[in-house]
Amino acid sequence: MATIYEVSELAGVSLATVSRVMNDSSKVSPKTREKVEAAMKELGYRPNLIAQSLASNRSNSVGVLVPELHGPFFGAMLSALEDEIRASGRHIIITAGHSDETKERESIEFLSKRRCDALILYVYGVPDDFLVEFSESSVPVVFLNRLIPKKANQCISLDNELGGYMATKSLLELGHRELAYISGPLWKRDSTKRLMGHKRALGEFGLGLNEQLMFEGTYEESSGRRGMKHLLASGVPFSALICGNDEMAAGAMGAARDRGLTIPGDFSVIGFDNVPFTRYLYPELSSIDCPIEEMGRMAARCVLRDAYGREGLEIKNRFEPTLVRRASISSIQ
Amino acid sequence: MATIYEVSELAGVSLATVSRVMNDSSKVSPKTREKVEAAMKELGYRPNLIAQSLASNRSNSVGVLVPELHGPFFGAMLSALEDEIRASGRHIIITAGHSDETKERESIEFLSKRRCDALILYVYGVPDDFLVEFSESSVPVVFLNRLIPKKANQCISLDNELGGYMATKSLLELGHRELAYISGPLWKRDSTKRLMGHKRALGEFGLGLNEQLMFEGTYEESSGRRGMKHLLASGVPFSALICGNDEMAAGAMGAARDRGLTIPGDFSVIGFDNVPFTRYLYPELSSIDCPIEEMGRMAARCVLRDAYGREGLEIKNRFEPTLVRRASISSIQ
DNA sequence: AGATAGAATGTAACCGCTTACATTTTATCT
DNA sequence: AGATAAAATGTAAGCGGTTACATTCTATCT
Repeated sequence: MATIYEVSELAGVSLATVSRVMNDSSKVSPKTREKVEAAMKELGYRPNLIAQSLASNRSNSVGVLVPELHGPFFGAMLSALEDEIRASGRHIIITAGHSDETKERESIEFLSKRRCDALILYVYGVPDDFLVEFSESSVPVVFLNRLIPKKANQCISLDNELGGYMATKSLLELGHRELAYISGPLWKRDSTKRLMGHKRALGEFGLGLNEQLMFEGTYEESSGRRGMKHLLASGVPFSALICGNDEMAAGAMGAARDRGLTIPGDFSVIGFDNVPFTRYLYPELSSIDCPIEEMGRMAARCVLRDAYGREGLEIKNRFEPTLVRRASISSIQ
Repeated sequence: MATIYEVSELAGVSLATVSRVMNDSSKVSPKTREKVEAAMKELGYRPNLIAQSLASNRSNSVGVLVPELHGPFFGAMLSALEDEIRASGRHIIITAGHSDETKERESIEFLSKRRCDALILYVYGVPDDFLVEFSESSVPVVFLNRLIPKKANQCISLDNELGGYMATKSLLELGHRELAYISGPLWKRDSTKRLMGHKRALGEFGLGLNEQLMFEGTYEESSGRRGMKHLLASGVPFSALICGNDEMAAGAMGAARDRGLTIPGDFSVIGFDNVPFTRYLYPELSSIDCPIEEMGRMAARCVLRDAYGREGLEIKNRFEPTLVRRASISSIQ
């Protein structure tokens, strides 16, 4: 690979001039620029961005830590995020933390060594105080889907409580009173918040949570299946089911169908996240939509503002879910 | 951030010794190592991997170019790939080429400037000769889901033709003779190969492709819907439908249901890729399974062998699909 | 022609770390 | 105690590019 030294020799100019041609077009005469560019072309010169990063103390990379690379949720967010960062001439370095505290800490350490210009963290395992302390360093940090009060303007989050409230209220307004609930893992705060919203809506209708109609799942399809079986085995009747995410809803629907039950004939179902496959299910699944692409985009904008000094960007920190009604819910019979 | 100079001063040793402690444990006495490690700890030293990369002429990063970051297919592959690379102490730099030649070329250029130790390319737009030439450079390249004859041992590919053959033959063996086919975009060679397998299976039963029962889609759900409508509008009867991927199959199923048709009652359906949501559909979709996680893992191993000199790795270059039978196909009535 | 100011270009020291070769220390043998 | 070899450590020159400050060139004015 040709280096800047070879380009400077061939063009008959100094290293600094070659560097200026590459980075700053204002202080180079057109004639000199032509000579340099011709030399670059002849040599097939490709700048070494590693050297550039070291010399300029800027890596032009953004570290992104997400829970998983697979699954229907994170891909869309990463895609939107990557597009925005890439459009600004930078790239992202992605790593997965698997929602595990130790792995998340390793990942953060890893990205830190990598001297990313900024970090976007979507983490569950590590506590707030660690994150607050970490974000006091000189590297800008953006927290995705997490609200840390002391760092509110570095957080891009969804009002999960409102989503749980909306899901529940929509069913209550359709006349349902016996509501079953399959939550995500309750150590994850988005699960807890969604459940809180559920309880708030129940409260508004003078109802309380029936523990027998409640099952804690893992956000995976199989736990939705297990939840359905658990709920049916309880013998307590319910006319609607709220699931903490769509994958569990799909599992629950499958388990119900295995028992000869129909949706929404026997009971209505509503999921959470509105991932693409909600449209493919039969009946099509109603769901609480999270604007995850928009949130990813917004995280990218935070980074452009904080690490790269971009001005005039409108940044929204708090997102609200919306209810997407499909065929899986109906009025109570 | 503390540097190696500060550590060396505090520990009272040379830079080289600090570097040796970090990288090579064999030529440092235990006493000296302790001193250095204590100094590192006191200073909260984190090595700058950018400087390390420049000095060692090795970035410990692998560039990965995929068509998309979103969608059910690529996430699982990326996840498996990242796990394997990460386990070896390296990381991946991911970028999306959107199956567009220009964007793919930009991405390859970008990753090249980044001085990744190796590249894993999952590309559709750029031609073989460009890829062959590019792979002659000193940077090892692995091609995912693409078979380039001159570079066979750098390719990790799936026998798409066999997948198309298997999908079709399974239906023929169930007695179906009028088969409809919704292909992916035919400029993509995996679509073309799948169609070729379809034709081969038809041929074995003395049948030919009925152009009226053929629709070229885009691999997206909406094109599956359009394809279904097109096929039904043709008025030519068919007892089974083969789709070039699962998303189109889901769309086709939805469109059929909109017309009051049932699956497999009115016709059987089989998809391709066996993505997770195939299990959530009703009826559950039969599909041709691609071991994409295994392929991603294998690409990672190719890189470990070619770029990092790992020996003794068993590497498989050619993968075969398998048929996953579910409720969406049945014998002809 | 000479003076002045701004534009353009060059020089040299880094950036944080690696590593080949040189030097010192240590352990062992006689 | 002296010699020898291996282990341990140090020195110095990069790696490819950036940039502050110095120098040269160019354009304009008198």
